[in-house]
Amino acid sequence: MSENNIPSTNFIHAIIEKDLETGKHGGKVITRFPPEPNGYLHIGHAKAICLNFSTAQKYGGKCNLRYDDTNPIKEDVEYIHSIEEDVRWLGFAWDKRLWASDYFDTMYEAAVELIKKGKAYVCDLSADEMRAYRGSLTEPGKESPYRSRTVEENLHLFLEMKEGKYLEGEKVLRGKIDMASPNINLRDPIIYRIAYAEHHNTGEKWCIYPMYDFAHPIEDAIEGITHSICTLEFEDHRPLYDWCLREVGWWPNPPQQIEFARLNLTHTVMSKRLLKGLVDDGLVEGWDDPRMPTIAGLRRRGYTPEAIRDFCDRIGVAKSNSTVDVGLLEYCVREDLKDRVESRNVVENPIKVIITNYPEDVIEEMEMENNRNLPEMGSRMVPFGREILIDGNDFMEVPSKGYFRLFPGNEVRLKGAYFVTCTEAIKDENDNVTTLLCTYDPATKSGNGFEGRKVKGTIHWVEATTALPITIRHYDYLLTDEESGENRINPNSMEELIGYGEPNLADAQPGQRFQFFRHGYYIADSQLTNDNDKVFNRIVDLKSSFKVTK
RNA sequence: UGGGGUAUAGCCAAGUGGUAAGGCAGUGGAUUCUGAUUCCAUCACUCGCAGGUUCGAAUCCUGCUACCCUAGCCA
Repeated sequence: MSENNIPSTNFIHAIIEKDLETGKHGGKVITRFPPEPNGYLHIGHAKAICLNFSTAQKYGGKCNLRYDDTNPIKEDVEYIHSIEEDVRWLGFAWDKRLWASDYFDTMYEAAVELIKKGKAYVCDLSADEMRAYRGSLTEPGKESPYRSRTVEENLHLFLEMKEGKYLEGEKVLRGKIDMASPNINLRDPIIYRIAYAEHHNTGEKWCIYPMYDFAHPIEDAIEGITHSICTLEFEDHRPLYDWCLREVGWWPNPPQQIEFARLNLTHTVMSKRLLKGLVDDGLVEGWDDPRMPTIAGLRRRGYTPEAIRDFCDRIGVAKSNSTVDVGLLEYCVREDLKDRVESRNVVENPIKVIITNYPEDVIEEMEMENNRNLPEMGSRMVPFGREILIDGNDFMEVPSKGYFRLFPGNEVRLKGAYFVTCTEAIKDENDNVTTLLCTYDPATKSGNGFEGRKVKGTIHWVEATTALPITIRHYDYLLTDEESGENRINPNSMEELIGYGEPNLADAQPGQRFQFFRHGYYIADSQLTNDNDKVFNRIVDLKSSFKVTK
């Protein structure tokens, strides 16, 4: 499971290993990933997915994919396609699609069981009244006047609720626990509410739906989940989770809820509400916009599932709230991509270079290695001629200290070609450098073993007459500030610029990744690329760029 | 103001009474036809704070502090 040498272990593994030793769950490990189908998955979900699926794998168990569809008003099957695509893309598989709603019958029977045991009652308080009766953080609640209804009356009323005899909000079923509990979740929590809504799975069969706190432990128990892993905010709900299973009493080996800290990343937001806002307000192209921290966005951005799994492995699992530096995510994708993509020459902000002593009307084919570190990836031929384009960043008219690329009088290697020396910089009326005049040394042709002299800089280039114009999209972070918030959305989070690439880039397939020489890693956009317009999305920069002052 | 959690380097994170793992970031250096990669070195006398117990404490005890969650008929 681990893609690196880091021993991937955490406090949850420790709990499981102890349970395995004591035989608590009969040596079984069954986990689950239970999304509510109400939005796209993001990198935070990836942490939960990796945790649940790989923990199950690690101990020879299994992980269920189950939709927590207990609230028909909020959910939409529209999302299940993207959820499953994303989980599958991350590299995980599940037996079959499970729905919490498939257990509605059992849940109903479990509620009846509670009523029979005197542990649940039908309450007629309105939502406002109930809030008032609940008390506050510091004050105990008051018992509902309906709390003392008889079992027979509750059974009858609950049946009528189910039969649709009451309006939404008119009645609810509540657990009878303790209105004075310091844990507000235990102050007679609502277990079933009335909702006249069409459910995607059960249609109009039900007009009462179980609440999460009641439904979830039962879903887990029915599936034989051994370890129910969820996020920290459910810590206070655990006593209720345990109460439900204990009081219903049908499962001798109830699952154990374990909480961990959800993922936060610098420079972005994980809140579904905020992400949806970006989509709805048109600030991004959609849920799969490459700037989005969604799985779909990261995929389109060019991230690999391997990189994301590696990331989830490296960040660890603990209980302290933390914000992981997005630099670690970037490291993971660089680490994965460096050994699997080919390099291509691409220049941005091009400057034309005329090699004055190179013959006109001659195009040479230069052999370029596809991956400097992996000779087995072979090489390709790239045209070279008298006029070439170099990257705007590779020339400085007045070099700063430590700059060793091109400047007047300096000699550099053109990657895969010759040494050239800049003899003159030609400027336009605005004092901008437009063309460089250089001379080349035929003796220095790449690959001929020239050792006469060394040069400190190597720059890339594309031959001017055959250069392929391309569109390069550079992405910045979603947030300019590390503290997340609505007003910090970076308005300049995408920069689109014209670049020129070597001609064979015309064959780039959508989704194909490259390292653009010196620029970082890019992917041919699967949605925007067509024969006439190649668009490449920046996945991530090279680790460090040149620092002007050293 | 009740209850529940969490505090170990710039960011994550191991560690459960025997003298602070690892990763990212950073720094210095070597190699380099990518200022990438690779390699080597370096990076917490101290674990939120203050006391205490102990031969010995990040780990145990006491008292503080900070931050997070919690008063949906959401999940």
